Amino acid sequence: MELKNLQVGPEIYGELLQGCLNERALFTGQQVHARIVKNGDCFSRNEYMETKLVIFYSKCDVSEVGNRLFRRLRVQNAFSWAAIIGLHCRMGYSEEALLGFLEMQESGVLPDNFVAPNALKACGALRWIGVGKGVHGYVVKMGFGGCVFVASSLVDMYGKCGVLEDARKVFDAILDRNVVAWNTMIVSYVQNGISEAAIDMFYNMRVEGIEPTRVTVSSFLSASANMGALQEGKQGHAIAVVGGLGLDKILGSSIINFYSKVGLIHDAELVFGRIPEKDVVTWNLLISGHIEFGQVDKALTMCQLMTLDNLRFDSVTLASLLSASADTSDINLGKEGHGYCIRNNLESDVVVASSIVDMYAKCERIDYARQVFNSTINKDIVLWNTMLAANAEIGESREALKLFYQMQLESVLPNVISWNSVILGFLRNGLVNEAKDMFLQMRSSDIEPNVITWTTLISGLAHNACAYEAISVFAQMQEAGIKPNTLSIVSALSACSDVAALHYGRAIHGYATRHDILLSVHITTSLVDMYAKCGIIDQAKWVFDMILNKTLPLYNAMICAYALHGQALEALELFKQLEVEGIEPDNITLTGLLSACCHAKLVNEGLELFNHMVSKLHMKPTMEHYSCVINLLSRCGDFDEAIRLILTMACKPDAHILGSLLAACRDFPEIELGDFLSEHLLKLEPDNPGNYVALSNAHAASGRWDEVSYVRDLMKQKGLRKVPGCSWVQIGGELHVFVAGDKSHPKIGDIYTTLALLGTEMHFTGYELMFGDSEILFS
DNA sequence: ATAGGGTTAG
Repeated sequence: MELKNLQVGPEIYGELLQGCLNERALFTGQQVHARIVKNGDCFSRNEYMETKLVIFYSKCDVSEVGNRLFRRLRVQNAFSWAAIIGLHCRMGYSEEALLGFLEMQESGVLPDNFVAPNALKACGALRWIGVGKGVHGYVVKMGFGGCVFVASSLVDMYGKCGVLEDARKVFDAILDRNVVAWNTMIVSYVQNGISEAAIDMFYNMRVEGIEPTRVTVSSFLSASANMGALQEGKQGHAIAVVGGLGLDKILGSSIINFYSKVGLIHDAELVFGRIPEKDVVTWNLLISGHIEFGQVDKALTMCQLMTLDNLRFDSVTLASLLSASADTSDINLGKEGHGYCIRNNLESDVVVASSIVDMYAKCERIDYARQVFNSTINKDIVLWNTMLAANAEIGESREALKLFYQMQLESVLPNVISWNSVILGFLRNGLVNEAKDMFLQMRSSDIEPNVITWTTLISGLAHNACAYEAISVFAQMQEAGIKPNTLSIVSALSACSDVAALHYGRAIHGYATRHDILLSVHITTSLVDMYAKCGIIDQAKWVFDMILNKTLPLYNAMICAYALHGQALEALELFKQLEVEGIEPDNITLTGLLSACCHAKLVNEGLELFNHMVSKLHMKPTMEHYSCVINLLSRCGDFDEAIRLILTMACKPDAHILGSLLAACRDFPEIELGDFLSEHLLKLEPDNPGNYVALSNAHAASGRWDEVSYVRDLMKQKGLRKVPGCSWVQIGGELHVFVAGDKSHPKIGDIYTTLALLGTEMHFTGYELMFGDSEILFS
């Protein structure tokens, strides 16, 4: 064939250019461009060719050339405008894209349904909902509303701007919904955290017979991962396999993300191995999966393998590694990560900065945390909250409050986490009134307290001996329509235990049962504890028996319950059962058993147990264990043996142990030994109100009332006060209730009511203890 | 026109 005689016109070059464009063959296209110029003005200086060249360079993302050619155009038509606006969009210059869209209209070129999607994309990227609505109006006026491309872009724009209602309205109005339209709607729901709706959409789409694409499945998997929806996600994976959708890195990453979020790390690893081309995101997902699963070593190995694959760590890799260092308080790993960030300029990333601050704070180096915080230029809400939480955690409430005001001065509005941290800071510092005041301020602000706010308050009140307030706040939470979670129930129950508020405890038990709140191990353990401390050991046992798969904490709770009731034989029986089930006891088990023996004065059993645990089970006795055994020995009057045991201890005996001896001196009475111990006790812990109570109880028992008032004055001088509350113990067939505080006090009064409800007959033993405390004896 | 990963509160 004689090619050279053929007349080759400009339109052929246009076709060639189009071919290069389709293949994104920049180099070949440039050669075609050269030939066009060579062939002279007839070829190069016409609207068609010039436009084609702008489109070619724009599509190949050669901004500079594309823009220059565009500016030199004599006629800027809808096609070249579309190309240049699209280029701005892809380059991330959204403002320029929108400016171009406006300029296009001003110069009298009407935007068509090919430009509109780009303008909408720019609006979405900028979250400029106002301009987006303007474009929406224009599009409808021009009659492009029916175009599925334009409509999908509208859905996307509304989705990116967070206006899901409008996105859905546009979507519902599309007559011929193709898979992209469906995908866009699903993605909008996922990106706005409305996973249920996304999953719903996915099923509707399948009902309409639309075949899912990789985009569909990976979005569906994101939704499943966010919800922890095991069955749904597995189905998604299956659909991808059955549908023959190739496993590219994005779909693969979505699957890995899903499996690691639901804890199936092994499946995540399997999928990882089958992804042909992995990128840093793929690796990061598996690394964070291992970290989530507590396998930091495996994560570190993956990091090494990743570098062998010639991939570099990015800010996400480091954020994961740093959060692992924080969780394990591994400051060496954390410092290594921090160093890597400095060397690779990753510390300017706020997420990384937050991780570093959090890591140092959790490694108890708040000074380093502060330094990194101060040197971060663009502080976002999470970074402020990280620093705030670090101070709150250690009870630095002043500093937390300062940060709370400072962030507002720097125009970062506090969110619910900020408020919660300030409240926590006060509670950790024992400043109950300040915490309550902050909570009231919060309720009158436009930030709604959430379940964590309420839980923080309830648990903080309970920890600060404000049991009744804790219980009342628990009720208020329900009135506010917030469903209690495990921790709030556990805290409320522990408050009930503290003041033996049985009828509230029963109410909470009933509430949890009625509202079908999963009776978790934590809750059942707390219920056992609550019933025991309220004196209903049978009910405690009933709850205990109800649970089929008993865990160590549950056994411990029941053993401690028996200990409290002086039922040492039952406690020892449970210990046997524990051994039969092959559950290893821990320090709490031993403490419970020893204190049971102590209350029942079972000296031989107690000592035998202690020796068994230390020599056979190789447990290292704690101060509490020594305390129990010494208490047991002193109660039985074996002071010599008690002191011998104290001498074998590796560490110095604490105030508790001396207190036990002192209390025993009261009963026997050993006045000289008691005086000797008192002196030591006050030197050891001069600020512990418990010591003064023990001391004055001892004096009262030996009838030395002037000494009692001396101790009382000493306590007043030091500004120590006793916390209202109640504790009791059953000794032999008698129930001894120790009530701290005035019995006319409403809180204390309620304890009497509670005890009355138990149907127990009450009468006073006859003598008053210090500070108006009364010991009541029940039979 | 649509898709994947990381940080803060009990």
